[in-house]
Amino acid sequence: MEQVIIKQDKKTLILNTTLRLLSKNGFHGTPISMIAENASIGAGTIYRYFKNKEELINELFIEIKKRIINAMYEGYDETADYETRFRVLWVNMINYYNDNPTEFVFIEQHRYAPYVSTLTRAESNRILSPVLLFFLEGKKNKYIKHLPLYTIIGLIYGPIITMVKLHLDHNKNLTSIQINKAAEACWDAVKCNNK
Amino acid sequence: MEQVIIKQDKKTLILNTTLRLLSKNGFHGTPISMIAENASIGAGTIYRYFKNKEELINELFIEIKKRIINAMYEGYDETADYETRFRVLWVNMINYYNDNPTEFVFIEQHRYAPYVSTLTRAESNRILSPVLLFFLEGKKNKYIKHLPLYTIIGLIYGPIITMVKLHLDHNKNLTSIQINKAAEACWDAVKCNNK
DNA sequence: AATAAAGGAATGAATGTTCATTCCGTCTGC
DNA sequence: GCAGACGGAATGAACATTCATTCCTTTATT
Repeated sequence: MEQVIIKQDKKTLILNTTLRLLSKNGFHGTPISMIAENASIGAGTIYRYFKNKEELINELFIEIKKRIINAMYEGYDETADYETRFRVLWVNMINYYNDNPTEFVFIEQHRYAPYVSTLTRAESNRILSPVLLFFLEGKKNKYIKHLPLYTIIGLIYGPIITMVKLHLDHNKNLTSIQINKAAEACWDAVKCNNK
Repeated sequence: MEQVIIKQDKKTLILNTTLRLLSKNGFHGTPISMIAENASIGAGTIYRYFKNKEELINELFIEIKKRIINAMYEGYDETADYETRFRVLWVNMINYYNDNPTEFVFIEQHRYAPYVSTLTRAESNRILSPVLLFFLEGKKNKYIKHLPLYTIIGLIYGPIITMVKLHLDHNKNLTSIQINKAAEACWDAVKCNNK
């Protein structure tokens, strides 16, 4: 039993170290040896926990996707009206990215990377599905405009990505005032006018 | 004189081949040897035109940024009203990405890549500056909401990126109806209501 | 005009480096 | 004292880059 716990700890250590280094240096800028050194373990040890480098990344990818979705639903009240729920989700997500830049950079860097497997991408979509359902609900009930799903995602998710990227790149932090104003503008983009 | 022309042609050949391969395989998936083979030239030849692989990428990056900005201003009428000009720019840009997926993928893949130098990024900002001025003009004259510049860019540029990515990833093409509706929604996000 | 010499361009095999991964000797907890 | 965990040197593949050589175009010479 204790072994399992120790194992878990070491695995987590590897994952955390990998996340930190990958976000800074990218996939090919972080050799296994570097991960090992930074985690103060032997290079070979990593292969006790992960079949190879790709699998390590893929596992990390799924792990972080889960954390993001979790964070999004913090304080989410199913019974609230649509716009309120929208804003909770939107603000939670941008806050999470803003507060966890390593995870943001990692997810963005690897979303379309060739070594993120089809399997991982499928799993990642599965994790995302409650959010998609939320959009479909809004369309059906005419809370939001009648637009193709991808357009809606683009209008809502696109600004989050770009805003966080810009601020990261310029070493600035998003303030909650900025975030709330942006959430409002985003809502203006998708809200249904003829309701 | 003829030498110069031949030189240019070969350089262009290398750049085009590199773009095609990089978009498909990414930086580390396309060895110099592969570029050489696909361009039907010797590997060493590439080093006659570019100091090293990084410089090749950097030059390509700037070249493509220029093409994009050029495409944006196609049919742009300086005397038209603000919303009209906004829509021309927006639609031109998303159309360009939609029609030139290799260039889109390349730019997106490399925007934050570590081997894209600070210099390249500065140059790329310089190329972008007319667009920034356009936003400032809109803010000053209250055509668009009073929001921080990065928020505005996020609201306008973010959806373009995300929409194109989604459609590319699912092998679909954006229709002009979709594009125009999205442009409208985007305008709803940033337009000033109390004017 | 024909031929030769020069010089730049192109080549791709050779080199040296950088990794991912493996392997085996050592250590640890029971 | 042994079974599994660990470390890190060893291995070999992949790659960027170099450079001695060849090829081709231009220029000079007769």
